[in-house]
Amino acid sequence: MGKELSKTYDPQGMEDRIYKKWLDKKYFHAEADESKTPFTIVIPPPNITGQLHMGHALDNTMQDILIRYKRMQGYNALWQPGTDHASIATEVKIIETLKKEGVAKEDLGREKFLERAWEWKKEYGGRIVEQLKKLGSSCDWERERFTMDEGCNKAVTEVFTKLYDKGLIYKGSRIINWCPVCNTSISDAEVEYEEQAGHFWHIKYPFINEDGSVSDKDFIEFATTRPETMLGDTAVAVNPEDERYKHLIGKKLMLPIVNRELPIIGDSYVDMEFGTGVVKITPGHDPNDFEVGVRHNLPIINIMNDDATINENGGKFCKMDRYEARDAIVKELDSMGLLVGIEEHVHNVGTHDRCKTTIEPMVKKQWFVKMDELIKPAEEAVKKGDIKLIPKRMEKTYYNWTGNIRDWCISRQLWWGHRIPAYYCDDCNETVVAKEKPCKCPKCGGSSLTQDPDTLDTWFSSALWPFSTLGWPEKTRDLEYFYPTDVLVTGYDIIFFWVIRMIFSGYEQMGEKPFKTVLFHGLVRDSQGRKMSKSLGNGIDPLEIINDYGADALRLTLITGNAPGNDMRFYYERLESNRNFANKVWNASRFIMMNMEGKELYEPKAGELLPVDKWIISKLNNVVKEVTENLDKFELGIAVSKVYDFIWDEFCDWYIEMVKPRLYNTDDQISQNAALYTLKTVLIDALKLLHPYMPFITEEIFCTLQEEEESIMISKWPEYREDRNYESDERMIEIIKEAVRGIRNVRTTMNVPLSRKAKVFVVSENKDVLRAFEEGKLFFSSLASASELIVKSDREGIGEDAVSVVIADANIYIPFDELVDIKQEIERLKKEESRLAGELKRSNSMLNNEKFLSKAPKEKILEEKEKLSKYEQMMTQVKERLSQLTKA
RNA sequence: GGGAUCUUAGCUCAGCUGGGAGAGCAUCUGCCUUACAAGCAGAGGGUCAUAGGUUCGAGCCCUAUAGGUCCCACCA
Repeated sequence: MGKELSKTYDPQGMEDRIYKKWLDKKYFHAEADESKTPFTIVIPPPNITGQLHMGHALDNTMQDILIRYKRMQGYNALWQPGTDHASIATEVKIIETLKKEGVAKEDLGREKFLERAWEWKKEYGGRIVEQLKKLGSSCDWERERFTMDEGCNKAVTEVFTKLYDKGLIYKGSRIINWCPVCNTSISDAEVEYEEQAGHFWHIKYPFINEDGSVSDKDFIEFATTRPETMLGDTAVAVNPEDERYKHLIGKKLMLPIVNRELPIIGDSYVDMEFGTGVVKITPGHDPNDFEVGVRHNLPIINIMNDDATINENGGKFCKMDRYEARDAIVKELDSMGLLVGIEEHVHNVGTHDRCKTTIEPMVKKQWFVKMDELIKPAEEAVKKGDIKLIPKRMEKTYYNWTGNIRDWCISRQLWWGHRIPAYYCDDCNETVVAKEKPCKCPKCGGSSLTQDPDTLDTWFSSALWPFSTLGWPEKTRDLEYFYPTDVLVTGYDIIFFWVIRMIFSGYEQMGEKPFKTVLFHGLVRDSQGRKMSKSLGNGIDPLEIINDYGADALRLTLITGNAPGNDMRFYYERLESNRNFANKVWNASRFIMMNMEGKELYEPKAGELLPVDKWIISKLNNVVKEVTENLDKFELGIAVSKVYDFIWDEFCDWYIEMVKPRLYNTDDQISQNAALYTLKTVLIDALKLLHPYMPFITEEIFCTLQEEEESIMISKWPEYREDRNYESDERMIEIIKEAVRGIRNVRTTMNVPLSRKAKVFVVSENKDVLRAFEEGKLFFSSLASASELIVKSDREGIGEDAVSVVIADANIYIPFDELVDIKQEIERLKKEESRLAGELKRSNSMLNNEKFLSKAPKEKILEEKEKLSKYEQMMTQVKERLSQLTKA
C-alpha cells in the first residue's frame, strides 16, 4: 500500500485532476457497438450566451447520475453534448456590444454582423462547456455539437423543405406577436402574460343616419383598454342573441377622428355579460378581432410601424409612439364629447419573455408550421405510454398544449440563426423552397432570385436535436444504434418550447419517438423561495459553490430532499451537511486504509466471518437491491439517501465501532482479517453505489484503496446476491444494538460518565440470544462502557439495586454500586411501564377486533401477534422489576 | 374561466402501490473515546390545514372549505 489519502478532505485540486484523468482515458466516449446495449441521453443544449446556473447544475447532475449508473451496469452509455445558438439571445448580446462601439446592426450589414456573431461564439460559446466539466459531467465531448454546425444546418434545411413539400409549412398573412424592441415576430409560447394596472376607457361612436349624416344624439357605447387601436377599427360587434342590440346589426357608425364608416356586425364572440356588450373590432391589432375579421370579411388596417409608432394610416398621430398616441386620442375624444368615462382596470398584458416589452399583435406575412396533423402522433405517444413522463402529472400539462395547439410561427426577423431556405424570383415573384439556391426561376426562367431574409425560431433546430446530433439526415450507424434515446432530463418550464416539439419532430422525421422517458425537474430557488434572477441579484453561482465545497457536495445537495418535479430551495446548511458527509466518507476510508497498512488480506474461509460481519454484508446487500430499484424508477433522491444512511449510520457508527477491538487485537489474525476484509469489500460496494452522485471523492478513494484498479467509473455496479442474505445474524445484531442503546440511554439519564465502567449482566432464557451476547461481548466495553459482560440464564447473584434495561428478548442489569437512586429508577421503570401499556392497549384492541381479524391480510395479523407477545414479555419483566424495587 | 400542486417538528422538506410519523438544520445535555468537533452519545419537539366520507385500518384514497404557489386561456 503505497498511496494514502491526505489527512483532510479537500475537494479543491482533486476534482480537476480526476476529471482530466477521465478525459485522458476516454471513459466518456461511446462508439456504436452491437454487442452491447446502448443507453443514450442527449443534453438539453445550453445557450452559448449562457453561464452555468443552478438550473443547469441540477439538470446535468441528474443526467450524469443516470449515465454513470448505466455505464457501470455495463450499458454502452452515451451522453451526447452540445450547445444552442440561441438566436435571439445571442443577437441581442451582439447588438449590445455593437452599441458600445456606437454601431447599429444595420450599419454593419448582415454579413459583417454574422462574422461578429461567429467570433463571439468562438470566444464565449465554450465557456459553459468548461463549466459543465467542473460539475463532473461525463459527456462524450468528442461528439460535441452545435445547433448551427454543418450537420444541424443540413437537418434544418431537410426538415424545412420536406415539411414545405408536404404542405405542412406555409407562408401566410396572419396575426402574430410582434416585439417592437427586438424587432421580430415571436411564437405564442414566447409571450408571457403579466397582470398590469390599466384603464378602461368608455367611449361612444355616433350612428350614421339614413340620409348619410352623422347623428349628434344617437351613439353606441363600449369600453377599451387600448383606445389608440381605434385608428384601425373596421367594425363594431354585438352578440346576435343580444336583445338590446340585435336590431342594430347592419347599421352604420362613424369612426371619429378618422371618419371611417363602420358596420355593426353580429358575432357570438361578444360576451353579453361583459361591459356594455359592445366591442370595437380592430382586426389588425388584436388576435380575437382578427378572427372576427376573417369571419366577416373585414378590412385589415395596420396602423403601426415595426417600432410601435403610429404609421401613416394614423393620420395626424403618425410617428407618435403607441402610448403617446393613446393619450392624444383620449384627449381628442374627450374634447369631442365622445369620452364617457375612465375606469381603473387590472388586465393581463402580453410581454416578450426575453425583454419584457409589451408585445404588439400585428398582421404580417410569416412562415408557419401547420400543427393539427403533426401533433396527433405526439399526443398518442404519451396516451399509449410509448413515452413516459415523470412525474405523471406532467401529462396533463402536455395534453393541455396538444389539445389547444395553434400553428407555430417559425420565422424571425433576425440574422443570427438558420436562414429560411425560400427564394423569391425577382422577376415574377415566384416562391421556391429548396435545399440549395436555384439557378433560375422554375416558373419564368428568370435568373435572379433572392433568399428570404428571415431566420428560423431557435427551437426549430432544437426540435431536431435528438436525431440531428446522431447524424440525421444521413443514415448513420450511430443513428441506427443510439436512436431512440432513452431519457430526456429537463425542466418543466420548457415542456412547450422543446419537449413537445422534439416529440412531434421525432415521429415525423424518424417515424419513431425521440426518447422513451422524460424526467422533469423543478426550479432551484433561493432560500426564501424566490426565483434566482439577475435583476434580484439573488443568484447563487454553482462555480463558487464548487470552489468552496466541492462538486460532490453540490451534486448531492441538488439531488436530495425534494420530490421529483418539485421546485427546491437552495440552503447553505444543506450544502454544508453534505460536505460533512463527504468528509465522513473520506475519514472512514482513511481509517480502514490505516488499518490495512502492511497486511495481506485474504477472502475469509467458511466460518471465519463473525455474525457482525455477516450483518453488515447482509445490510449492504439489501441497500444494493433497493438502490438499484429506486434508480430504475428514476427515484434519484430516495436512492442516494439510502446510501447516505447506510454509510453513516450502519457502517460508520455501528460496524466500524463494533469491529475496532478486533482490529487492535493482534492475537487473533483470523478475526482481524475477517473484519478488515469485510470493511474493505463493504466500503468498495458502498463507494460504487455513491459514485454516480459523488464521482470525484469516490474515485479518489477507490483508486487509493486498490492501486490495481483503474477507475471506479468503469467498475461493475454491485448486484443483489441471495447468498449474502444473513437474516438470523441480522436479527441477533439488532438485539445487541438495542441493548447497547438501552445501556447508553440509562447511563445518560443517570448521569454516569463514560469513565465510570460498570459490569453488565444479561439475563435471557433464549439460547440464541445468550449466544449472540456471548459472541458480542467485545462490543460492550467500547460501545457501552462495560467493564465486563456476564451472560446468564437467571438473575441469581445480581444485586437488587442494579439498574435494569428491558429489551424484547433479554433483561439487562447494571449494578452501579453506590450511585443508584432507587426512586429515580422506579420513576424510569414506571415511564417504561406506561409506554408499554399504551402499546399493549393498541395491539390488543386490534387483535380483539373481529373485523380486523377477518379482513386484514394474514401477514399483518401475524405481525401484530408477534408484537403483542413481545410487549407482553417486556411488560412482565418491567412489572417484576418494579415489585422487587418497591419491596426493597 | 380551466388545470396542476402544496399545506407534516422551530425552519426547509422526505414519506413509493393505505398497516405503528422521518431526515437535515436549529434547540437542550454530556463527551477533545488514538478515522472524523466538518465529530460521537443521548434528549425534547408533530390532533400530518379544516370538516365530512370510504375502509377492519387514512399523512396517503374520495368530497367540500380555507390559504399559498404555478401553468394555460385572455373578457374587448
